[in-house]
Order: sequence, then C-alpha cells, then structure tokens
Amino acid sequence: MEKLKERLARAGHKLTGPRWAVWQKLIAAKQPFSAQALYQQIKGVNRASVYRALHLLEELDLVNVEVIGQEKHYCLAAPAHHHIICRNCGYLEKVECTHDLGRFPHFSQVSHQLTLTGLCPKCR
Amino acid sequence: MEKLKERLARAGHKLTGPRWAVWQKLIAAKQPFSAQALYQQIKGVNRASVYRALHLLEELDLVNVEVIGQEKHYCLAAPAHHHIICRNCGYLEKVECTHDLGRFPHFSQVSHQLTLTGLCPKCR
DNA sequence: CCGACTATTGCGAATGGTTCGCAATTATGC
DNA sequence: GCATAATTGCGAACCATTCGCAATAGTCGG
Repeated sequence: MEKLKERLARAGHKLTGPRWAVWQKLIAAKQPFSAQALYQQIKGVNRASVYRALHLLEELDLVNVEVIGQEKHYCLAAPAHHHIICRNCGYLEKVECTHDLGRFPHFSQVSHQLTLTGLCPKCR
Repeated sequence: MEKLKERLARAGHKLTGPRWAVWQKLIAAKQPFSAQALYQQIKGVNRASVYRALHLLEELDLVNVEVIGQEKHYCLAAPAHHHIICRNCGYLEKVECTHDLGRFPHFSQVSHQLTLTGLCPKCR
C-alpha cells in the first residue's frame, strides 16, 4: 500500500478509494482483466474512474496492457512477463520475459508488450 | 497477386475487388495503418468490407496487427518485424524480429505480436 | 485540528471504431 | 454460360471508452 501511495505521490497524484480498489483487484487477479470486467467486479466505483485509474497505473508503469480480441486487458507489471493465449478457447499461460530492452540505444524509457497466440493442447 | 489468390483459395475464399484493394494499400504502406485510414484511402470499397478483408488477412497470417493508441493498425506480416514507437510524437521505426517461437512446444501454430514504445531522440 | 487549494470523482451523455443482418452482387467450378 | 456459395454494400446498432462539469475528498501549511 505504501508502495503505491509513494509511487503516486512522486508523480503528484493522490491515493484515492477508486485507485486503491482497482489496484487490489489487479493484485488478486490471476490473469489479465478488461476494464469492463474490473468495473463490474468493483462496487461503488464509477466506470469512468476505473478507466482513469487504469490509465494512470499504466502511465506509471505499474500495470501492463494486453490486447485480447477487441479489448485491452490489464495486469500487474511486475514481475515482467507475457502471455500465450489460445486463439480458440482463450486458455492462457504466463510466459517469462526474456527481452533485452537495451537494444534500442536511441530510444529512452523503452517498454514493451508481447502477446503470443496459438492453439493450446486441447484445441490443437 | 497469384500468391494472394492461391492463399485465399487454399482457405476456401475468393480473390475479390475489395480484398485486392486492401492488399495493395498494405503493400504500398511504409508503416502500419488503421482500418479507418485504409478505408479513407480506398475509394469504392465499403467500410465493412475493409474490416472484413483485414480480419481475413489477419486470420491467414498475411498481415500483422499492432495496437497503437486505441486503434488497431495493420501491416504486411512478411518480412517478420516489429515496431518501436515514440510515446510522445508517434515516430516509428522498424525492428527486426528475433523471436524463437519454437519455445512453446505445447501450443501449435504460434504467432506473436510485439510492440515497443519509448521516447525517440527528439522527444527524450 | 482547520481551512484552502487541487486533484479526483460521479454522472450521463456523446463519441467513434467496429460489427450486424440481409438483399443484391460476384467469383468460381462444372 | 449456369448454378451455387461466398462476398459486398448499406445503414443501423453496438459497446467500449471518453468528455465536461459540478460536487467531493486528499493533502499541506498554519
């Protein structure tokens, strides 16, 4: 909790109820969730606030974004990882990250998003 | 042209005007374009048909999808490559692909999408 | 602890990219 | 050519996301 509060304060933001609620949901999540899904799971927080919280967390590199189907999905950024998703049934596994972002010397503050898709054992 | 026609036929699809038009635009494109942008550049083809063509080409692994901002952008799948995009000004560079998709033996037909973002030399 | 100053929220409507349903059209194999 | 199935065009519908603004809530100095 202090970690989040400090990180927000450092960037000139406050730790508020909606932000905390979103953060908690993401910590509990075992897989990426869409903004919609998060909104439905969090009672008492407005839809727009969920989106705003997610955008902020993304900006601070606290969450990762992954596009699954037409929707953006969100999950904690740490530990660095990606997902491999079954195109047929949506089954999803974590994949450890092995990228070397130092390869791009002329860009600074490089971050990345990798999504793998395929057919899982059941659907192959 | 034959290449595209054969590929479509193999999957039980026809080579039609709209599909050809979209394909040509993508070949000419030096960078990924959104469906909207492609639609605006292609006269005489309905919006829905552009979307349908893109979905089909994506399904056949002939084009790659990249999410930039809120929109999906499309570009030719070959040669395999990715992009690094400036978060501030949108400047974009190609990055050669160095992924080994054989790492996932339990999934079949694995494909992937990597997007790098950072601050370009001008914006850093 | 109090007030003031900002950041933030909630709300409901608007936005805008994408998809749908269906009749009319077109490519393909025989 | 013809039959047949795939595909298109159209315009409305969808639905995730964003906007504008008044009301609210953190935070910081005193």
